Amino acid sequence: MAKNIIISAVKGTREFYPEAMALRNYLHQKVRQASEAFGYQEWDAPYIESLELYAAKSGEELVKKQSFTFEDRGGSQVTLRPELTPSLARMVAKKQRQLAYPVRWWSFGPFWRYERPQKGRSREFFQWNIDMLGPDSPEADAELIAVAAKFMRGVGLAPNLARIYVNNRRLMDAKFDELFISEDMRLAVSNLVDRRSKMKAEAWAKYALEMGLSQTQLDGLIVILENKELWKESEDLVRLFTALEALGVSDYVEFDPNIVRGLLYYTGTVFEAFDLSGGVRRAILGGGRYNNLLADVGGDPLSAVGFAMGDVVVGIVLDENDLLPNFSDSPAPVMMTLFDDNLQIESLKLAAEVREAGINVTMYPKVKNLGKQFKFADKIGAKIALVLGPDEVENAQVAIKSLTSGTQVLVTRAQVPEEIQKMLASD
RNA sequence: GUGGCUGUAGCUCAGCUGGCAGAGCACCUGUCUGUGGAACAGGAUGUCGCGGGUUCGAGCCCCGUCAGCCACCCCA
Repeated sequence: MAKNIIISAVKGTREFYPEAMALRNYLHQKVRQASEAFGYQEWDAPYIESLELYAAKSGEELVKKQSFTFEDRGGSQVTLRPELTPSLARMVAKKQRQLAYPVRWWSFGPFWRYERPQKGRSREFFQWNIDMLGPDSPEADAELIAVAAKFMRGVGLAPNLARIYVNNRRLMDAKFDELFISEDMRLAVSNLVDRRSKMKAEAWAKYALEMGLSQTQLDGLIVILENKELWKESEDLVRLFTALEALGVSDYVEFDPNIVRGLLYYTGTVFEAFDLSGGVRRAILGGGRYNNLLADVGGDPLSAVGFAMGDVVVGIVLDENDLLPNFSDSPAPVMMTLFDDNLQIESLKLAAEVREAGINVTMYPKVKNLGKQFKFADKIGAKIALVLGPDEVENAQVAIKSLTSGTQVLVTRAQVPEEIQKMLASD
């Protein structure tokens, strides 16, 4: 028993026990596969940035209230990165004339936000970011959505389980203009739209009127938000859906005028993926087109489209849909038992031989009755146990026991690796 | 940052209007010293999140604090 006081982990941080670490690596691998399938290159930025970097465009909430900011020993205000896009903008701006366009980059790494932790949200999280810089076309937007769909398919999230909802900011702005919703009201109205799914219809309507919309404007807004055919009025969206069809992912994508996204910097296409089973109300991933960011950080104007996905929500969604592989198994499918002290050296040698053949082997550390050793092997998720006892030695054999079927075979030492492979394959 | 719920054995939790801290699972030992997942018998386990207060007496009541969860806010 731990009589000493365990100093607790910093609130909202993540402790990756092996199983959680395996999930993290699994996500990283699936993210890599989806990204590389479309030719994107992996990159990364500093984990600590100066606070100023985020002041330009990240939104006041994120910078002032949700960043881990502190003063370093030299007196500078630094922050643990809360998002990647500003770093991307800077790094691209610095080499803007040297890069080959389109730039296709992806990244998977840690981020920090000083928020109140709850389900699906921690203060430390891993995020997949993927962006294309250069082209400004619906087809480029479609490619990013196709990457997202590729990932979803890759982890087993079929279209009946999760969906990507798409909208276009310019379309919405045009519609807002038709309702005579003024420029300075747009952000508030966007927020209003964003909240619609979370509130009851009456409360939402009341809220809308309170913030200054007229009844006519509200009625018009509802008509817009209910109109699933509205995309046909946008040439960009028509081209987008045509491209998505060609890319073979249209079963994942739906138009939804309610998707607007909170971030300021989106200028065109916006999209968010949601779990349809509804266990988590949070978006699995979200992104869109942001054509002004580079100019905003001091580079030459450059179009961009991209999205981000946090590891926490997708982990929950995959878990709830029973889509996660078993991460608890030992990396070694084989455990070498230890029969008695006299056979210690010979057992080590046998284990080494099997490893030499390319099979991972873990070793039981001390002599104990075989029942206990099998029980341990089973518990760590090994599939096979090797037994080298006096009888086996006498006959120059090794007993190979399958822990899944319980069957056991006796083979010569030279045959051991081959027999193990056979047993693992039939499993 | 605002409001609410929770914190008891390794895990899940029970514990009445304050009166000796419990169950199930897991674990350990044995039946079974060359064969695990079953059964049976036995066994160990707690600063009752932490600090203070009220009381003869606090797991229970009060205050503070930390952590987790939920709804806001915001967003991955």
